[in-house]
Amino acid sequence: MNTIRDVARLAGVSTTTVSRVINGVEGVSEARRRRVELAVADLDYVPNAVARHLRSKRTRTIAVVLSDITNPFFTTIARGIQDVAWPRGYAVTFANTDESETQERDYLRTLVQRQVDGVLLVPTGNAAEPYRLLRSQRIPVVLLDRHVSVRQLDEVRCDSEAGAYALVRHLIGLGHRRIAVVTGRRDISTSTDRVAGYERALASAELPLDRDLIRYDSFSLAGGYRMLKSILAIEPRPTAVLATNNFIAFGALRALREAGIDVPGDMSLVTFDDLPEEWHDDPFLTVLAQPAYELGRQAAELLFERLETGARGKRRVIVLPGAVIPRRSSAAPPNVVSDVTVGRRPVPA
Amino acid sequence: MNTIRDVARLAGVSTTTVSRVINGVEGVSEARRRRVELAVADLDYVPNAVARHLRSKRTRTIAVVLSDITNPFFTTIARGIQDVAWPRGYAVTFANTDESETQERDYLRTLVQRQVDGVLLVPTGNAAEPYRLLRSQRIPVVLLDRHVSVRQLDEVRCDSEAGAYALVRHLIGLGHRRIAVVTGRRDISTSTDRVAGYERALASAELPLDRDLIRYDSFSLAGGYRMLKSILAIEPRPTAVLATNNFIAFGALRALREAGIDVPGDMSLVTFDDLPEEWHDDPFLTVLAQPAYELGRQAAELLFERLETGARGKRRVIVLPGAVIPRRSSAAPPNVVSDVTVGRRPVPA
DNA sequence: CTGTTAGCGCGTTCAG
DNA sequence: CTGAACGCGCTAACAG
Repeated sequence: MNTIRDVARLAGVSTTTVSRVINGVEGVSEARRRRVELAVADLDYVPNAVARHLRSKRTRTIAVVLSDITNPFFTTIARGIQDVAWPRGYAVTFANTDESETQERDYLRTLVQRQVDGVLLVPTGNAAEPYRLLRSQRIPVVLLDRHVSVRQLDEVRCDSEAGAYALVRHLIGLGHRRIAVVTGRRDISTSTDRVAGYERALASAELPLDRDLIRYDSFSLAGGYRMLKSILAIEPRPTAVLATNNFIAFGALRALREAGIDVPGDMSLVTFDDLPEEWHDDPFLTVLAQPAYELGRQAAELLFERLETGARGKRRVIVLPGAVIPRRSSAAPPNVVSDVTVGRRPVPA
Repeated sequence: MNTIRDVARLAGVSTTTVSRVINGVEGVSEARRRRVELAVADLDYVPNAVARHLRSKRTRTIAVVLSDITNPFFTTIARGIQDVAWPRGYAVTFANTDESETQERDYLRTLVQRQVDGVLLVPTGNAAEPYRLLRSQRIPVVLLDRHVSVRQLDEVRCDSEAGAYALVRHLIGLGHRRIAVVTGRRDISTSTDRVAGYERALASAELPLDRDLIRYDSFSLAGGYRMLKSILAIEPRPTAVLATNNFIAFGALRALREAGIDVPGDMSLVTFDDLPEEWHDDPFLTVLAQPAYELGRQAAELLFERLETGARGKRRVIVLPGAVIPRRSSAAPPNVVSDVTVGRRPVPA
């Protein structure tokens, strides 16, 4: 509750001198410095950062706006960001959009009011409008994980197209020729990029493209479940499925189990996003592991670079590679399937 | 970049009137209100929250200090907190202590400087000192998950003692008589409380207490691994192990796998903390599931109650029950083990 | 090396 | 119903 004035009074100096001592500014005599330090200790003085921020026009706070902190992929990103920010004296504020553009806009507005120095954003949609405000306020933004139609912002993400390509090539290598893909909303870049990689992989093996095998829904457990249910009704049934994130994969797995489909006996399943090694003993899913921590770390580094150089410099896009980790959920297709549909295989009990 | 003054000028009114309009205060003529709103829109005016906070002495920001946001237990708590805070107009800042008391102290200090309105804290140690500062600044604190020797702060946590008791009773019910417990640091309440529950369960079944079967290390993968390694050297070997958190459990599992010990064939393993259902298809571990989201939610609610009533009212302690979820990692003990040691069982290849 | 002066942007008296 | 004046706590200019 004591202010800089109380300290000044007790130490018998001006507030300016106290300020200098506190901020380690050169040019204060040793004697006075000592007296100030004593007074600070005596009064249990704590500088008021809010007042400081008002003067300095910087809050030393960055904001992270993402879909859902509960998703380990984002959690790991969050950790990477914090590990960069705190040592530099920056606090980190988080907000969950749950993929709602309205939420996203509201949060961004609040964050502008709060004068955050920068924003790390996993964009929810593809619209340009949300960034207008940030731009007009000169608040640097780094897009994380996804990109948007606006091509002026810094981006840090994993190579979705190449990742999907690699996963599908993996399936093709195992002998699959009929592969489905289940993904999130159409207006999210990770959906479209991954579908693009999927299509390129099929083309590279001269496999036909069946639009019916491409399903868009949402990056959620429920979405994965719904899509798989409907995929199972397709004839001839695909022998493998590519899920484009971990939520979708687990929803898919649930649908498969309920339908009595054996993975990988009857159907292979591969997906984006690995769980941190701490969370699975004996992992099952073949995945494309994204370097989540590194994504967060580098996005934060990039943001701080902007903050320190006054946001100058041309746009930067950092794309990190993922890695296919083959595991038990993918195997050769059941040999019942041939080029010509013979009929539906009986579903095992 | 426009201030309230710019708006006032453009609207031809005083800053006071603008302030009133912005804050929805009664008593402004319809005409002027309209003019102000127009000016606000015209100038893209965004109120500066920092200046507001300086005046109002409230930042509408709460801080969460926890061990590691990467642990799904804490992630879920974090989500519960955010879901309460944001709708009330509060921003949430997170900091990871990694169980370091130094880190904890540093963070708390920063947070005080930043004038956060309240703190939700998963305490790292048992010392009273860290809270002195918060107390002297009249910043309300709610302890989360753990308690400390200071018995004046609000607490929200799961019933560790009862949880451990229930898990051990579960093992005893399966026929186990020699049960080990592997836990974290001795000065963290969740360690001691859970060991207490373990001891009570043994006593309730009139089983002997063997101090050698109680191991303290750290709530980490490495800790679990180390403890299990050393547990395996004990003779006669226990037939079941209680891990007191998820990190420890996975470390333990790893050690068991490396040693070629089958779970639950050779040894049963039960633990605190379940993974969110999204993260495991076909879960394996018998767990005591803690209501993590609810812990976060209620802790936040309690904190806001304090904030709104000016932190008055006597201390409150909320203890939520956990639930045993029996799964495949626990089963009857191998019948080779008897009261008298016959010799070590051969380790399966 | 040191202190005085003047705001940062806002909300809150208190007159009118 | 309206506005002038003041100050939240701090630091950047500017003198001395």
